[in-house]
Amino acid sequence: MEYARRRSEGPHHHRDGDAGRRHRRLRPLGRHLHVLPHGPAGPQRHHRPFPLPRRSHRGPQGPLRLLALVPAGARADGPLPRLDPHGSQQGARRCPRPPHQVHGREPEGVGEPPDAGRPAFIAGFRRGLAMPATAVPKSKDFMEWYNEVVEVAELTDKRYPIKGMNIWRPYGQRIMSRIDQFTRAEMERTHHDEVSFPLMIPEKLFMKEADQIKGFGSEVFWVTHAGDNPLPDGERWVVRPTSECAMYEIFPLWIRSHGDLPLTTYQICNVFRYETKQTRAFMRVREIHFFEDHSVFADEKTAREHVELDLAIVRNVYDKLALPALTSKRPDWDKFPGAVDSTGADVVMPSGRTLQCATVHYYGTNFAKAYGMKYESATEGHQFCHQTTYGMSERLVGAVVGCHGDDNGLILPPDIAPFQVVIVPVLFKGTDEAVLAACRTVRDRLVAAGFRVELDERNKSSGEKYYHWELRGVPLRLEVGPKDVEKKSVFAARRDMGKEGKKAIPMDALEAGVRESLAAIQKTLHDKQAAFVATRVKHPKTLDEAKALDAEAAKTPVGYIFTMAICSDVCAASVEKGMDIKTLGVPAGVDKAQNVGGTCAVCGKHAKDTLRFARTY
RNA sequence: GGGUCAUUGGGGUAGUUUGGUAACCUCGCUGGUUUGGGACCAGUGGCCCCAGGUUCAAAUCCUGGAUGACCCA
Repeated sequence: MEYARRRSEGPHHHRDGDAGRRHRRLRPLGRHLHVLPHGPAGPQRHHRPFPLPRRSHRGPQGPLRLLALVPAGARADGPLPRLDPHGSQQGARRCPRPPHQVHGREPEGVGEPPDAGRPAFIAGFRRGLAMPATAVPKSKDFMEWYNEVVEVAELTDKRYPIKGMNIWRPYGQRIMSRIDQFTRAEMERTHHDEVSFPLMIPEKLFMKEADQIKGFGSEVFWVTHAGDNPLPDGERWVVRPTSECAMYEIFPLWIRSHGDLPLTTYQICNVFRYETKQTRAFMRVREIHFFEDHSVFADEKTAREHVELDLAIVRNVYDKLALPALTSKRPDWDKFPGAVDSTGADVVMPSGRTLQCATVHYYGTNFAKAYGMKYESATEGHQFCHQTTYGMSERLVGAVVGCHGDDNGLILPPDIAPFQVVIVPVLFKGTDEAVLAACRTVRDRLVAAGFRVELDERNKSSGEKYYHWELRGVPLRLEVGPKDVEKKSVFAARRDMGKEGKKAIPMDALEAGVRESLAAIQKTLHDKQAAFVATRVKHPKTLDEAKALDAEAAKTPVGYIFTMAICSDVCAASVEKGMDIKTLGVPAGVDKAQNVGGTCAVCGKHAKDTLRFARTY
């Protein structure tokens, strides 16, 4: 709390000595960070208690102009107070909505008047009736469900008082780290070197590549002050929205001859973009957990080969997440600023909107020319380098949560689940020692076999533990009670299935049984999502046909993605405008089969390419 | 970009119309009893988002601001 207050208040705003406000004593602050928006009356940052209300109005209008920041890092001087030191928000899940908004059947037995002040559904819950974990069913309102589930499953805390800058809670952080770990492994496998470049970019570097300024100019944060003083010589620094500018200033110092190429590097860092639109956990944020591969080549051929390699890695990552991706070569007007070609990997979310989680770009020599990145070739003197990048972000987490989850919470693909298996002991007086011993044996054997396992020894009823871990999406639950100990087996319940997913696994075949179940879950999740995508992609022959399909979909919560033969940018633009939809681009890579060509859906002329259209997040 | 609704123990809410003792559920902590699908008893925890104003008196009324969510472009 102290931290939040100090952050939001400059040294000139002290209220020390204000006797009427006894809780408001503040220590002087040597370091602070304040933000002033554009416009005539820059509002002061307000005081705010740390445990924040969940709702309020919009953020400051307009882009930020100034951001004063002391070099040594304001965060270092005070620990962030913990919102909930014990990390439980189950109460939020139990009665987040008035009873009439709880979906599904009403709990039985609510005919009798509920206790005063106690909602009927809690009375039902008290009797042990099955209740959904989320107040809003996913199928009814995806975004509402998503907003709820990311909080109650303890992935994120959205109450930090800057819009779009959320907390990674331990469980969410674990998921992100698993994804990063796999990405790192893929990068190592393909001989990329990890680097770490500075967060700040001098204005001069940022201005070198014109398209970058155009693309990001309105959404970058500027650092202008150190303490109370402007940076020397009127200098300003950009907080990186991506790292091209920082890296490409230095790469020329590393590259002299063709022997220095290819230079293949990547970094995992955070980047900052001032989003003015509605932010959504993981899907649209201002501080983005980011992965970026920046590689430099001697010629176009090797660079384009690297693009293909990167796209293969994207597919491997998506496979781990059990998410089939639509890869599309973006149209010219939607390329990354400064790119020659951009290919996006989009995930189809349950609403039918797509979420771009990864992109791979070929930059040609655009940046090389802006930053003087040349090498001396064996035969032809100095040449400009060809570059590629591959970017990916925390949106992957949003996609996993959104695509696989259900009304009981998350369902995590075993390959990235922080815990693949949870063991729940079923304890009774007298047999508890034997049961716990059996549980520990199961855990030790599975850990030795390389699984990520959690044994839940908390003093809670076993039923509560089931709900707890289902909400968090643990793929496989093993129940061990006295009967199982007697029968020398464990009872396994798959998260992706209902009652029919439960079966006993003999202790003799424990490791094999678990391995088999996890593999089946991974595959089921992938196939389910692939089947869903297949039902959402339509191939109308004409724009009218597309509009008719769209009108039909508008009556449901799920929209369509369209692929249509289109002859030109003009016709693509008329589709975008006429249907209020975005062009994803030409199906690429494994999706090329969808690229059928034919007669332009808008004007009837010959079209050699198919374009994919969708509403996007 | 425009609109709507919100902000009250850690979480979810009532109380605001009609100004006066902050209530309910849940969660956390302490102690005890329990445990095959959300256990129970007792004790305990509050800068009512912030700033100004009106008033003898503000969670409540007024003005401004911040922040969250939803809807429309």
